[in-house]
Formats: sequence, C-alpha cells, structure tokens
Amino acid sequence: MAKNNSKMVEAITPMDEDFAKWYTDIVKKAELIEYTSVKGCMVIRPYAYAIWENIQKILDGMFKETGHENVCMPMFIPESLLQKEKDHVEGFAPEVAWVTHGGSEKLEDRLCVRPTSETLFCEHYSNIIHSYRDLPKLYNQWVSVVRWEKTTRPFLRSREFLWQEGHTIHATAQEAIEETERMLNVYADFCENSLAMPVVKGKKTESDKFAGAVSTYAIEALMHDGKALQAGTSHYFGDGFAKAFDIEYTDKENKRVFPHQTSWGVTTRLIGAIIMTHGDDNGLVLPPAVAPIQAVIVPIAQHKEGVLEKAAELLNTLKAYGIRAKMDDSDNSPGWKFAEYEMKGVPVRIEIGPKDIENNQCVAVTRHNREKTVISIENLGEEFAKTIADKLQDVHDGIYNKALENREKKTFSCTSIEGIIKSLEEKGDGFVKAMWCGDEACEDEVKEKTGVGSRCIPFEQENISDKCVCCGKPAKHMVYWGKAY
RNA sequence: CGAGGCGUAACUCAGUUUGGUAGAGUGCUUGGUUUGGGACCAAGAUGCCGCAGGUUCAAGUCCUGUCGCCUCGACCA
Repeated sequence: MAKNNSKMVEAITPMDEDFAKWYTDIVKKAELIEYTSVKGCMVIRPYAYAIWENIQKILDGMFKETGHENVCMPMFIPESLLQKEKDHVEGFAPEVAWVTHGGSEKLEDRLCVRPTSETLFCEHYSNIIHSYRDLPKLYNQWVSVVRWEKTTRPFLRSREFLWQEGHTIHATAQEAIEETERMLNVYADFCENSLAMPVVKGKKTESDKFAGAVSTYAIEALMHDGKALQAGTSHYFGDGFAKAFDIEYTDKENKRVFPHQTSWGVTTRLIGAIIMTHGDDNGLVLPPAVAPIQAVIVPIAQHKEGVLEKAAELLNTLKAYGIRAKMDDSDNSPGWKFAEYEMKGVPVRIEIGPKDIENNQCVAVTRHNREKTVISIENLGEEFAKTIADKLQDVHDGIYNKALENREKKTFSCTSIEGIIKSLEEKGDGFVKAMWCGDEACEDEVKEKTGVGSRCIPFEQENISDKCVCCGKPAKHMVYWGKAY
C-alpha cells in the first residue's frame, strides 16, 4: 500500500544554502514577515499582507465570476467528525493541533484546529442537501488553517497559514470533475496573468494525492534554483466523502443518490513563489497586478522650490487613474530610496528633480531591467497615467518572459535513470520530462536513485519514448519530475 | 528523538583560548551641511552578556544544570 495521503504539503528538500540565504534575506529586508514566540508561526507584516490582499481581490473576483459564494466555517473540528473519512484522517491526524480544554473544563470530544475544512463542509452539506434542486453548491472561504509542521520556512511552510479553500458539491461525477478542472484553470490563468508566473498543469500520481481524494490536480511552477513549487491544487473527491458523511439527495427519478464533491486551494505560499520566481540580487520583484505600490515617486533635491509640488501632482494624477502610487518625501537620500524600493520590488520608479522640471519631464525606471525612460509631463492627465500603465505592462511581460525562459532552460527530457542523474549533475536542478509506466514501484525507484520525485502528469503530453524510464515496460504517461520545496 | 552549532545593544557580530571598568559596525534621537545609485560632520540614547546555581578577591569569560534558537538526520512519506 502506498504512503497515502495528504498534501498540499510537499516533499521537503533542503534549500541550497546560498539560495536559502538569498530568500530569507529578501523576506527580512523587504519587511515581509516577523517571527513570533509561537514557533513556526509568522507575523505577516503590512507590506506582505497588502500583496495577499491584492491576490485575494483578483482571485475572489474570478471565483464570483464562476458562480462561487463565500462562507465561513468554524475553526474547530470535533475529533469524531474528523474521523469519519478514513484516508482523510490518516493523512491529516499527524499534523493537527488539538484543543483539549474550554476554560478550565476538559472537553469530552477534543477539538482539532482545522488543517482543512472538508469535514465541516460535509457536515453542512448533509444538513442542507435533500433534493437535486439543492445542487450544485459552490462555496469558498478565506481563512487560516493550522498544520503542526516540524520544519517550517517563511511562506512556503508555516504552522498557521492563510488560504482560500473552495468546496463544491455536484449531482454528477462529470460535473464535479469539470469543476475541478475549471478551478485549476482559474489558478493557472491567475498565476500567468496576475503573477507573471508560468505553470505546468497536470494530475498528481496516486501516491501524491490529497488525503481522501479520487484525483488531485496541481499547477507546478519552477523556481530560480531549479526546484519545483506546487502553487495550487484542485481535488476531485468522487462520492467518498458523501458516503462517509451521509450526504444523500433525491434525484428526478425519486432515487436516493450520493453527490460528488471537489475542493481546491491556494495559500500565502504564492508570495514565496513570487519571491523565488522573480526576485533578483537587488531584492524582490513584484508582478504589477499584485504590487502594493505600483509606482513610487522619488523627488530629487526636494528642498528646492517646486520639486515636491510637482511630485505631488504626478502622484495625484496616477492615483486619479487607478495606479497604486506613492511619493517618498522622507529625508533619506535619493540613492537610499532607489535601493529601498528596489528591495521592495516596486515595479516602476519615477524620478523627478529640478532638471526634469525645467524640461517638463520625469524619468521612469522599470524594476526588472533598470531601464530608464524620459517621459513628458507637459500635460499631466490620462496620457501620462497611460504611459506609466504601459511601463507596468512592460514589467509584467518582462518578468513573465524571463521566468518562462528560465523554466525552458531548466527543463530536460530523459529516457533513462542514468540520463536523469547525468542531466542533474551536468545541468543542475530543473524539471525532468520522462516517461512512466504508471507503476508506483518505478516512481519510488526513480525518486530513490535520482532524487527527483514526480511532480505531475501534465495535461499536455509528449511522447519522449515508448518505454518507462525506470523499468523499460511500455509507458503510459509523460511525467514532470523534480525536486520540490 | 539523535548529532552538531549558537544565545552579548533594535540588527549583524567581536570579546571567552590566558577571569580584571561592556565593545564595533549598522540602525535610532538631535542639530547642521547635502540630494540624479544605499551622503557627510558633530553630539546623544540604548545591555539581568538566555536563565539558575557553583568556583573565585573578581565571571560575558571557568564548572554544573537548565531553557531557547539554528543546521543536519529521523519522523511526516
């Protein structure tokens, strides 16, 4: 039998030391999080939270468009409820936190702090679903969950994290499977269009499935250092949970039927993904769509007459046209400000000083390539805002293409175990594309011999060879393999 | 749970070998000069040297214990 189960959680691969240092440096210098006295839990500081709020805003809009409603379940799950679905409890029990007392009173049925809310949604469904007319239900919630992880890392794995979890229930398997795929596509679109992060869509292997799922789909992104990060998941549950929780409805033919469920989620891990996909030696690089500050205005020689006034005019113009802008009139030196906002990943910087004002212009600098453009400020209005908006688009396109190039440069096709080992040695970590027979023993063997595990079976299949990379028997799938966070 | 490392200012750390007035850089406060890539000058504030015992005339430094953190393993799989 398999090592079943859970997982939004990924295999733990130690970070390369330099890369880890680079990552934690950014987290610290850009003032994203703070550690707390509760081990493995983090304070998400205003700047990072603002990124999360932007992620929320965009995703929530996409969920509403696809007909989902937001709800809020309790934070506690009675032990008896958690235990109803066998695979599910086996997957999550090792990492849940328990509440044993209410005030000074010992609880008869201890409560676990939700590691995920399938069981709570199921209980709710069982109360409200009676007829085919009650289906489907398309729910989502934005909450935090707790998983008592032993090893933690900022954003990538912490004991409490923020996420959204979508939960839906449908009359038919087909409808539920369509929902699972639809939401995976929503995630992929969001990652590419809003986070400028290319992802591979695919299906998880049996051993990598979510606890209690029939099938798990995921989007996988490749980080700077060649390791894979699962950026989002979408699960199809079949009617297993319905059976365990006695959720039944009466269909048109007056028969009692079990409905089919899905769930899907993304977490603040996305912020970690942004750092590791776009960041560079100067710090964070934020995708414009989610950057708390899209354009920062740095006045030069601001004590000179008219400089601050003109800078404020630029600020108000940008704000009026919906660009998230900030003017920094603190008395730090310009150089300090340049470095500061680069560290914080602000996509566009606008410099304005006496020389510019004389010439009726300002200078815009894009974060990812430090390219400078002189922009006229003769008519401060829509046209100016549009020019800056174009710069934001340039940053988005620029970092997307860079990330895509990086992924392509680090994606290798292999036809043998030796080939994989050689590729990893010579070309470094990355995605390895290789054929697989579908046998779990081969999956394990590849992991053991090469160090790369299966990431997903991509929807876009290629025929690299006819034989399994491990056993040589006829191959069923092309699989993306890689080291994971 | 096992192995190793580290706890000294807000941060990064030196000082521990050989016991003798608590240190540096950064940051912070005030004033001035600056301002197109992390400016300069001057003045200032900040320490239960993780905690508890012990040795000693004297402990950041030596001894014992303890707590916390980090890395690697194990566990999660």
